[in-house]
Amino acid sequence: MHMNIGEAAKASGISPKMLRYYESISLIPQARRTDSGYRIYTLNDVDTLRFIRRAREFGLPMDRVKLLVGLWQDKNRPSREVKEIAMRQIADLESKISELTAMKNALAQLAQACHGDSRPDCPILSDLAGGSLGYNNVDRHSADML
Amino acid sequence: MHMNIGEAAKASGISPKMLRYYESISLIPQARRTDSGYRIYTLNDVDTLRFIRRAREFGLPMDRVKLLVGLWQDKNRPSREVKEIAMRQIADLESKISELTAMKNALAQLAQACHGDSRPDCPILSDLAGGSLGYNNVDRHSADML
DNA sequence: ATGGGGCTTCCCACCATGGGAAGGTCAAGG
DNA sequence: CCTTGACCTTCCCATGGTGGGAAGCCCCAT
Repeated sequence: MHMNIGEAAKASGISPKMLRYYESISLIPQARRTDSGYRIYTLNDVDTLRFIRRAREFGLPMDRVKLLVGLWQDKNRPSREVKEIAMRQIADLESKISELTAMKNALAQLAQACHGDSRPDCPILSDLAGGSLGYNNVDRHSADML
Repeated sequence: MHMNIGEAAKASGISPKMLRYYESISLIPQARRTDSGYRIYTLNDVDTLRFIRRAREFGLPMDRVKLLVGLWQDKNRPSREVKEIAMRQIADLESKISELTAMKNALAQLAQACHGDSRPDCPILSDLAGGSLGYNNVDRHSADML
């Protein structure tokens, strides 16, 4: 039931590099070693690593993952605490999504107004040159105005 | 009409640190210097810097910004080229948005199923422990199953 | 002329990840 | 028993943008 780092990596889906890194930042405890210094992992360790990998797939940053691992290993945790972390993560995701969506919409609007042919005039560049959407206070620029 | 780096920073909304960095990665040309080595910027430079700042606000990575600045300064560019960059950026934003939305939805579903009170059982942890959505092949784990 | 604020360069840190070098180890097969 | 190749170890470096800070120079106003 002892695996070296490569086997644990395959079994958990986390690269050996990352396993060492997780250890170095104390996300996981220091692995036991063989006499020759090789790290050894148990099936239990692999379970933890898989848990971590899945948590990362939800975009959770390391510190949140750490909290969750702690809660996971505490059989008496109140589910409230877990849910709180999840809700915070959802809120963060939503805020990031809003931000990206705003970028995308603004850009799409400009792109739509750009004919995209061989002519040089382009609302995208004009906008970037001219300031925030709605404000077109370009004065010193002679070119790039449509 | 000559400003030092601090004034240019205020006028463009880009920190002095970043101005030096942009210069070091050749996003902008090397600024002229006074005899004593101070960088000097013109109003034209500030226009370029503002262009860059606005482009960054669309989430454009440096290399794309660089391309755009080049096109912007070329009065004869075909708008097609600009639009292509914009479309690539839009596609990237969309793909990031999808990814985050998938995370958010999966997490929201789990959170919704979690009562979030003082009881310890929690579908969120069970899922993280148990594998991908739909697959609940937990065998070695006695706890965390609902 | 002195003080304070600005400028310069250089190094370090973040976060999570990958690449690679230099050197030790293990197992299989000759 | 020895070689070979695959694995392991640590250490350093890079990414992308950004900020912090130190050491030292410069400029202006008092």
